[in-house]
Amino acid sequence: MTVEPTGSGPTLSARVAADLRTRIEAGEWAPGEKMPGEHDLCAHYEVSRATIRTALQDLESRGLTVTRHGLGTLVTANAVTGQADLRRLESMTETIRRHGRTPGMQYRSIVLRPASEGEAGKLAVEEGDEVIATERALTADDEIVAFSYDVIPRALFPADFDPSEVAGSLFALMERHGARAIVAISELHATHGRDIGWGDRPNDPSYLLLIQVHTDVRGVPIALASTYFIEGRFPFGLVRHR
Amino acid sequence: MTVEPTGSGPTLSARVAADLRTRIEAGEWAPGEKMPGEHDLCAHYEVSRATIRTALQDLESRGLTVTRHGLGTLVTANAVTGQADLRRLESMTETIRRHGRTPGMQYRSIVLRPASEGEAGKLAVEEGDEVIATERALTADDEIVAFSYDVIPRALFPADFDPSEVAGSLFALMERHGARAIVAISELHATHGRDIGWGDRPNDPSYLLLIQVHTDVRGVPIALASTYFIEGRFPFGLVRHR
DNA sequence: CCCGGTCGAGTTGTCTGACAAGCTACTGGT
DNA sequence: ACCAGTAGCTTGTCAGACAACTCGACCGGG
Repeated sequence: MTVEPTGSGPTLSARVAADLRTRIEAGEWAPGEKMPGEHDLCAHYEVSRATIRTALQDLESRGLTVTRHGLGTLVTANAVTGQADLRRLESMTETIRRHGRTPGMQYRSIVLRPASEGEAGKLAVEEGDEVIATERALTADDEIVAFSYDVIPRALFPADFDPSEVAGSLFALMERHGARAIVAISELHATHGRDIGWGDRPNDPSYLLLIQVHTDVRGVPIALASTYFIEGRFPFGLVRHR
Repeated sequence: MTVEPTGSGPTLSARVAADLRTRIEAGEWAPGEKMPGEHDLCAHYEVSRATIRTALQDLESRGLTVTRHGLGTLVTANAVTGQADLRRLESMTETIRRHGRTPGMQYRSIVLRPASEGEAGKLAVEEGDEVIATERALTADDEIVAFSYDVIPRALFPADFDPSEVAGSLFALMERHGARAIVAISELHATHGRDIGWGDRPNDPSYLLLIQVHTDVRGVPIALASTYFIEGRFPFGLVRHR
């Protein structure tokens, strides 16, 4: 069985890795079980060993497998399907959809205002420069799962840009204007209180607060996102490994 | 400049990756800057291109670099030194020490008791089988930063094992008895309340709760750890990337 | 002068074949 | 029954080659 016809998008090894991932998550090998050797995988996918090794390193970097010299590669975990993987940067809507629920988004406010001192520092703009600030609620199956406060430099958009056009995923919006988020330097906090968020939420809720500075491939900050996840409404999974 | 004389421990590519990591964290290349090409790195470290590529994939899997076909590999971030990296599994004492503080540990209780139903399920033992349960406080510079409730199957240790001998890192203890934790399937939660932990702590603190099932290389569960990190006393950093 | 396409140098992705090094299980001896 | 040695499998590393991709320089036409 070969992989998809060579659409020029993702690399060959990435496609092989994706296929192996789905096979692992489907339970084709139980945790602790040994996967076929690299030579067999070469024959199966009709690619060279270099490509297979690249794919296997991808799996290992996600904590799904462990490969040992002289032994082989063992599957370690396959039970994290659908959970939000904190290591991978993807839009929240995507994560929710992968979790089998229907994502939604409610914009509470979109304003154009000068950047505060803290924001200016993190976004590498001058204090007082204009930024677009949004307040949103993320929903899954119409239940609010998180509140998000995002700040984007106004300079990223053309002069005739109308903030009221903002809707849906900010990721997609920024990408349409040529700003693609590659990495996010993130901090994780726990907090609680009734003064966070709005609308439908528990009485005295706890929140998982994820503060992220999204940056360009050049290291240029393009967004500052503070997302409050309501405890219990959104599962955070993670495979940690050596 | 070559890497360390070939001590048979870590692989060659791992040692190259470690050296490159320290160079990145030292700021030898700024975020957005291009690293030397693979060919140059080969010459520098006197290894083959396959080894360099393996090392570079390690860097990319940690979110430190991005390598693009036809372009090169760009450094994306170097400012996360010292923070606890949620993706990597390492003992807490190690993390604290890397953070430049002095780790400590206060055992509050060590008991031998039958496993509860939930514990039995997660640890893959029979309900009622004996487990070793510990309550500990982790300190950094004599300040409590986390409370940890850990459960280990009694069967992992020899018959003459004395629970009162337990001290210091549980990682190290288990490793002495041939049980080496390779991965941890983890969940992340936020919680708060005065009924968590003991001793010195804020009045109404928030906690980052990390629930981990540590497993063997064979997928056999060897420990169940619930760690409550006191908000504000321990920085959690993370580089997320595509 | 400006704009667009072409070309080439430099880079990573993939291929091939080979050997070194590590682990496991079996074998044959004691 | 026990132990040492070994054969066979596995991954790690090496070498050299070509394909595919990106970016900037160059050049011709408007």
